[in-house]
Amino acid sequence: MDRIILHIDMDSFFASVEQAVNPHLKGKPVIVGGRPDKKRTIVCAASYEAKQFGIESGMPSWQAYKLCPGAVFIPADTARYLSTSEGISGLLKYYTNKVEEASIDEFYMDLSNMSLNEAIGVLKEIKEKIKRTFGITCSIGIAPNKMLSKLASKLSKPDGLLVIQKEDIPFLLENLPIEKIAGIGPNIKERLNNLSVYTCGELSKFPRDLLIRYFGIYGGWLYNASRGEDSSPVLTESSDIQKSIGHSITVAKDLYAKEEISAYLLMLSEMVGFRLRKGNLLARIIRITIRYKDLGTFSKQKTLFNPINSTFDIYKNALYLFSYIKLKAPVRLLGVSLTSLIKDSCQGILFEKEKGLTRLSKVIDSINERFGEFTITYAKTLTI
DNA sequence: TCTGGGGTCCTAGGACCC
DNA sequence: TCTGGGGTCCTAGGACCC
Repeated sequence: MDRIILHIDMDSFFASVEQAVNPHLKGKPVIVGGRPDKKRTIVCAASYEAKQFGIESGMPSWQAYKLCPGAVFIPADTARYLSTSEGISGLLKYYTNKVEEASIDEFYMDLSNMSLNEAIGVLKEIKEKIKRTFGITCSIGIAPNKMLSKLASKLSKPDGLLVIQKEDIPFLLENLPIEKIAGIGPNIKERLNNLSVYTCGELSKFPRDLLIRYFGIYGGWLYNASRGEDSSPVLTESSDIQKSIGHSITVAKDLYAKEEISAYLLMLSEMVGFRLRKGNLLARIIRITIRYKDLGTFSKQKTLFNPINSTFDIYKNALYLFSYIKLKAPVRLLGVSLTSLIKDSCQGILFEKEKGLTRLSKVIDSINERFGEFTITYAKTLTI
């Protein structure tokens, strides 16, 4: 039996939320993200009014300012977007428990237990409720699988609704540019273009084994995608442990001195450690990432004998990894990321000031100079 | 004055074990 | 005297998504 899958995608989510909360922003070009006077910041989200000036998310802020000097620049309010997202998720779960939170502003729903007409009725209701409750619009795609429902919501933006039925698929895909399919990025697009493949129709004429030879197991996925086939289920369980936690920072001014880099590594270690401890998690693999001025990026990682989550342990290992790196150029980005996460079997977490940190006082002082007051909430996990 | 930050997943080569 | 092959883990890098 054919499935009925919905993809619900908020329109310019961050910017729409800001416009809903601050009515004086309605109808104005709003840009959420870095201020144009701050170096190395980018546009996180642009309202539809801003998009008309050619502004897109990911664009450097100074460039957005050039395109539309009258735009209102607003710093991102992540907590507000998260709570709105949770509210929307709750609203969707009123209809079914088969709801997947694909990202902060995207959801899948499986309504296969309904008729198509019933499902269309539900999604009209959802659009209406989201508008009434949160003051924002969304686009909804409805199709026999996740891939096509996502394509449908994208094609219907903004504030749209598009139904793709089984019989529409061949006609729809025949002349569809391959990059419209989520999962085909700039790199794959270029490689396919080099094979004279520009549309899904052209891609579907490629033999499966040839695609696999060119693209590995990804080739199998491409083969199915070009035919509009996707059997992946709507994932409802959010009980899975997160795979990794990391923080990175692009510094406004390139770093040269090891002392400065150490200061940033401590700050990043604390940010990551705090989240690990909050989630009651321990990590087995630590990785640091460095990006040079010329954007060349590399990383160094280490698997630990004992899993860790304290700021001190994270910082110690980050420094250890860093000690193996011969800096070749000024550094513009630093990152600390922890993977291979496991649940901390010990429920009690003891927050304490660690003696070892007093030895780091010089580094902490330099952080405070740079970032203002910075508190280390060092936590040591109790082992039983 | 170029190009953020949070993630997930995949690959390829080498080490090591049996 | 020559040197297999499967399986798993580790590391580094890269593609893609929002």
